[in-house]
Amino acid sequence: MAELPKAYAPREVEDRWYEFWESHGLFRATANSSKTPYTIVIPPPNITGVLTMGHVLNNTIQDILIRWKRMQGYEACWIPGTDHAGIATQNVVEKALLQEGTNRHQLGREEFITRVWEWKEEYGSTIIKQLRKLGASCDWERERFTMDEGLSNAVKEVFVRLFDKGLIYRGKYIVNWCPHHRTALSDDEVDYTEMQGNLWHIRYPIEGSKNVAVVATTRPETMLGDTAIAVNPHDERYKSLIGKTAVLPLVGRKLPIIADELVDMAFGTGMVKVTPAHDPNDFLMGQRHNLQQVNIFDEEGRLNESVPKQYEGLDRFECRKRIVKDLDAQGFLVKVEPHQHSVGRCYRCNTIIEPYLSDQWFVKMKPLATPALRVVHEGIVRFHPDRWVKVYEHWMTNIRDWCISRQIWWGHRIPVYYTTGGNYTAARSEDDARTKLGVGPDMPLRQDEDVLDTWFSSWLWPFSTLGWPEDTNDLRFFNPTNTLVTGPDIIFFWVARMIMANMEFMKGFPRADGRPRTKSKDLVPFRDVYFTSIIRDAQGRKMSKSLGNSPDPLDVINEYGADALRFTIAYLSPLGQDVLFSTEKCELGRNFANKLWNAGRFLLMNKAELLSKVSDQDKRSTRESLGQETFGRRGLEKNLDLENLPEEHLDLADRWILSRLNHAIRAFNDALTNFRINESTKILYDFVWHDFCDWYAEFVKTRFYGDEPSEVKRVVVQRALWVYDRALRLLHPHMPFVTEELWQHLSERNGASLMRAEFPTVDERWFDEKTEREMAFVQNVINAVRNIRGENNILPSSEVRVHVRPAAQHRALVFEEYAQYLKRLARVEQVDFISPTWVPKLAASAVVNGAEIFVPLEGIIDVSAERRRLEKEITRLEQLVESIEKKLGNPQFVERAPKEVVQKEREKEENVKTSLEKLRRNLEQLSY
RNA sequence: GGGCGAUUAGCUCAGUUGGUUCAGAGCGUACGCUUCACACGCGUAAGGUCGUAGGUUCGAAUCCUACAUCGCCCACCA
Repeated sequence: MAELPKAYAPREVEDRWYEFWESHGLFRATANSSKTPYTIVIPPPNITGVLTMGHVLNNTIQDILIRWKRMQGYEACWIPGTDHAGIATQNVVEKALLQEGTNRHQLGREEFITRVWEWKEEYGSTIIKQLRKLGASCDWERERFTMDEGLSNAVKEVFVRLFDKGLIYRGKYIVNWCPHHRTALSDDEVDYTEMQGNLWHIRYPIEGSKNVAVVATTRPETMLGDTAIAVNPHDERYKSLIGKTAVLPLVGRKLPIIADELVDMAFGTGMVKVTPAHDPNDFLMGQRHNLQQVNIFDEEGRLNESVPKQYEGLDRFECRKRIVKDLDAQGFLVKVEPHQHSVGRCYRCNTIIEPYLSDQWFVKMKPLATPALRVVHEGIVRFHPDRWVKVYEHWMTNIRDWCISRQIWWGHRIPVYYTTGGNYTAARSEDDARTKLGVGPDMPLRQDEDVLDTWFSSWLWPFSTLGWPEDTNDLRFFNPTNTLVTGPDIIFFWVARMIMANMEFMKGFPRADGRPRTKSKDLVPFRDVYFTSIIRDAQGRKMSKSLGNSPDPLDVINEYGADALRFTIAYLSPLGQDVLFSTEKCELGRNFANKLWNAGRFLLMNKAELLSKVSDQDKRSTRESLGQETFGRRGLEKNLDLENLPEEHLDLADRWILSRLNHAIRAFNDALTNFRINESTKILYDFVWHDFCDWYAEFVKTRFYGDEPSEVKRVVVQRALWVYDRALRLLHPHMPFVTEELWQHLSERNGASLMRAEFPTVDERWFDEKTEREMAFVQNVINAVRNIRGENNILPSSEVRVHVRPAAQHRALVFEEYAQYLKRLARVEQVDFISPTWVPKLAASAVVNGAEIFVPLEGIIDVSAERRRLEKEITRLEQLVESIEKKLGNPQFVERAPKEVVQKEREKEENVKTSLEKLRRNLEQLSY
């Protein structure tokens, strides 16, 4: 066995093990195994994406869960894949085309699509490769893409089914229009930003009246599309005007003055211009009052032919200036007020969106939402943290129809076919469409030009990736999946819609046992949804490209190691809170990996030393004290097997670490079961660092370097290795690389991997309260001596003597048993017992659980430092006594608090008082 | 306008049902250590009236109410 380097070097380890795992098929999951399935579908990253810290967090959590369950014996399946990301991808490729001096219109649709596919082949798997660096144990043979053949079929199938059911319809609606992309956007794809704008007050003459109507608007150019003026029906100021006719300045169109509840009397003048083609509210009023809809823009936001000649062809913002100027010149402009309002922008290109009237496809959401609302309400799908349930319920009960058509080229083309006569239907193929439309092969059919919203393929992800609409074993076995890990920002885009889709389309589909699915728990796409934190920088700002505050995870991995990054990010992310991340924080994970590494190195050195001794003895051909069955190196190797915990020669430290280990296992499983990821990391950190390294390893040293027989030493090392082996297993989901590397060094594994080793289970036998109490006492004694040493500036290299006076309840034996520990851990050369009355002079002292400890200071230090230390401790205890006496002096407390609490308080009082007396006496002695 | 979250040591945060010598950890700081795994380390220490004001209770960092500050989500914004 090669000797381990002094510090853990992740770069030399990580890729090697990842290749090992992958080439040995350890990520693979199979349907219909005898195991219980545990499935996670990855939130498919965009093919345009590169790995961000957000992905790191998200995928680390998924990997922790999947590795944990895999080791626990589940058929753990993590399905990876990517999303075609319609608008985003089209953007990227169009930019590339611009560089080449061409554009998509010159190329034509077919050629453009070819170019996007080429781009996808070259760059589309960047993020997938990066996930491997992180250690993600996805089943790569299952990798899917939202536009691959199978998923495209699923999309078509879903569209046709919804269409045939009457849940997909086509209609003229006001949509959010991006003039740059020339496409409609769903409400969720619009970002609102506060902007300083103006409120222009415009005067509209009224026919047959000297009165005028003054309206206020933030978008004066839209007046060209006005077809009415509206006031609130309860507005006394304007009641007389209702039914009259106003004249539209600059255009001359006659506008009826109507009354509608939508008008807010308090805003502006209380009179509103109505532009049904260019404002969502006006559109509604237009429908109620049968108003004309005048569309004044073209697809790029320029004024079209329906406006007066002088404005035609102008850009919308250019036109705004002209209109304001002209109104002013002709005396129609009353005033201009600065006005702060929020403006919708395209989430991709930041262009100000224009409410625009156009033909679009919609999904009726209400029927789909009802069951999906119920399963979350009833807890069949659970959210973590559960406060998102409220947000979900609010959105789902007020759900609006989903605009699914996009006027771009990259995406799933809408499977609707039109005859020349204007009949149409949705169909799986053109032939299918002819049948449904009842037309022969002579009739030319035209397919709809639009493509579907990207989310129309991703909402099918939990079942389309498993083969739907085909009836596959995979689909029967792995759906419903178990846990979804995603950001709360896509709860509506994605999470809600997946619940709706899975429930709708998996209805009646066979379960693993072949029976049709009817119950909610078989129909939901997943049972638990974990909403991850948002990663921010150290100043609390969102990570973003433009701020340049987002570290490249690959750089971080290169510098600190993947395990360090994984552990740190998991450590920092409490459920439901934001994470403030900075690269330097990875020192936490790196240091911890190194600590773990060195603990292993230490044990392996002990093991090697044992082995070398055996070799010596071999030469002498003796069986000396190595145990009956151990002859030579091979025998010892075999005897150091880590499968079975050796239970002979157990001392306090052994019983203690086994108790701690089992507590850690239980707490760890508990934490992960409840999605308290950061708590799970703290449990591991504390167990490994503070229990195992700080204490147990030191206890092992006392026995290993002490004068125990070889046989005992062997057992001590073997047991320590066994405990360490369990720690590696516990840590593997969080830190797969370093644990695998170490685990392989512990013993000959013959091709086995820690990835598939059994996860530790709790063994109740080892829970041992008494041992933990006794060990706490030993630790306190050691701490007390260390404290005296530290406060009195005693050099670590110089050993001290210690006098001990056990309290009445202590067995003196306890001290004799643990004297060796005290000697090593507090650097004490000799421990001796003193009579009940003798108080050493010039000695530092402490009282631990009633036992008195004296460290003679003669010749070592001045007394004043020790006096200060004692006085401080005395003050602390005095305050404690005071608060206890106050409590016990309160008759209400004694009467009403539970008896145990009162009893404990009394005991505490007594103990503290005795300690105080002793300390005071010791202080007095010191003063002589 | 409606809803949600946060506020604990200089910084970043734990603290699960109210009660164990409960006010904790990591980082940072100070002091001392190259002690036979680890200086990416070891030991010791300093540092907080748990945002404010009330309330419930024998007892509140923890439960309730109001307020303040910061942040997020939804709706509206002519």
